[in-house]
Amino acid sequence: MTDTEPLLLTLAAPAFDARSLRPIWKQIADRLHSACADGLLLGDARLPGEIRMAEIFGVTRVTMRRALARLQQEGILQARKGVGIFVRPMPLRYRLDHGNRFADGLDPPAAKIGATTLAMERGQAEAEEAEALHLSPGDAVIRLTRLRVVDDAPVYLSRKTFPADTLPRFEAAYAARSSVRDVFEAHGIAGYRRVQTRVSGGFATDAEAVALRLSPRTPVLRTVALNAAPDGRIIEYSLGTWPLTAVELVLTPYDPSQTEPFDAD
Amino acid sequence: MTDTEPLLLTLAAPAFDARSLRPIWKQIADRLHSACADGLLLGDARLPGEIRMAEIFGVTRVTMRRALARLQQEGILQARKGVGIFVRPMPLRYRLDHGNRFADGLDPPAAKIGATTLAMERGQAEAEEAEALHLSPGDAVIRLTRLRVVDDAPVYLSRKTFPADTLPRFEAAYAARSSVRDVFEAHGIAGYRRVQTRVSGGFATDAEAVALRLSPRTPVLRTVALNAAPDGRIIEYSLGTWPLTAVELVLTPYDPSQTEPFDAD
DNA sequence: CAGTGGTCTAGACCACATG
DNA sequence: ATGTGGTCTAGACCACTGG
Repeated sequence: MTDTEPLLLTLAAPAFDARSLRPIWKQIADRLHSACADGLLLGDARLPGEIRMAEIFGVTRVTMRRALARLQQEGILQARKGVGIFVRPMPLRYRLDHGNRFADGLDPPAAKIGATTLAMERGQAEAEEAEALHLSPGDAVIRLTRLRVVDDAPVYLSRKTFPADTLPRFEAAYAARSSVRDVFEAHGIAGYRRVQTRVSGGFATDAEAVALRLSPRTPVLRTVALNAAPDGRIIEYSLGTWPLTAVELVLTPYDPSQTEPFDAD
Repeated sequence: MTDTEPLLLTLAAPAFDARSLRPIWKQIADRLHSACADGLLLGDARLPGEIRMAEIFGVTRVTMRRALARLQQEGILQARKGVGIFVRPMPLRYRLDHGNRFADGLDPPAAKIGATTLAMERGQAEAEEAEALHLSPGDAVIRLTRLRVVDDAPVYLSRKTFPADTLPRFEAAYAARSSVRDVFEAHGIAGYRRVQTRVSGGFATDAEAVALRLSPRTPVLRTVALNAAPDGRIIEYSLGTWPLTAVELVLTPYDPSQTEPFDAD
């Protein structure tokens, strides 16, 4: 972990334009933003404390905080109370072909892709889940919460719901490789397809913020995906949350010739 | 324009929880948020000045501003320098079937839908436009900038690019009803279809903020749409910007049986 | 001109995480 | 115990908009 203070000193060196042209806090934010974009500040780097940074940039702590707040809102920095302020590892924006296997859809291809299973539980279908899966409220379902990490940056939090009676051996089939596709195949389902994708925007809940390492109420992208088995039965209802600028979702009309099964992401 | 001060006084009446439980500025923001959501504060209502509101809620102007800033970031309020703070008319989140005619895709159906043509010009294709339209950079194109307003709230800013040689009588055909679909039909193109939709998130540029009546750098949803004529030629490249929480885009795989032409939105 | 929102400062207290 | 980020105040000056 290299010391970021020397770099910040160089960033603060050029005098700021007279105030009222562009607010100082925006100018500070701009310089920090550029430094991150140019790779001068790498992911997970720790910045000096707010008071120190205020000194470096020659402003009050309040003003410094405004700049930092803006960068947190944009998902570039992330403050942790009692710990410090860190550069959030931000992959360039990946283009993701939604409806393909997660890894294959990434453009450019990422060096490291990881998936963490945060929770797996059986429960009863809520109203929305029931409607999406064509079940009755209260029917048995399996819920899976996972986090996708690309190049050290958490980029995708998903909560998937499956009909329990269709996939009785879910846990066992999933355990081996943490793959939803394996589960489907273990139950004789291959070649399932995306039936619908919905995209909306919102603000991260506390839980989402923690998982994605964002500040609370940071803007996010939300996806709702419905996957169906070849016979048309909906077998997966998936809610996804993405940091706003992490991805560009590409949605191409379904081409019957392309029946390649995909990983349920 | 009713006076909003009495309502705010009732909102401020209940004492705030001891600080450090939940920050006062968040509590204030919560109450204002609820008031808007519950319809107590209607669109375009003007709030009292910051100093007055600070009095009403019993806090400093700085604290009051934090609450207001949050609500602006979420697109609920909109401050205009030298004028005042206004409630942004926020339609409920509309579900929009992207790839249909704008009006038909809205769910629930809106009472009032309007479209304003902000700019129409001929120019030379930029690199991105050229690639999307299968042209060479510098080829003649027509650009159209429009704003969609639903129930008094601006919800969709679009910049569309068309190949000029394919649509020589663009201006004349568009003039009558401000309809892109008319233009296509006037050139013998009917039944065009959505080839690709891309969705990403970002922060409003100054121009976008003005058009959509948002504060600068408010989070937004961005769409890129490619429409093709029946023969497969790409005839429209469309960039769209939406307030983050204004819509939910629904993307269903292309169904060949549904060849209904749609309005190019 | 008066009123409005936008920016900035100086100083204080608190809650949290770490050693 | 220390240092960190989070919150709040009091007071000031500026720039924009409108009548």
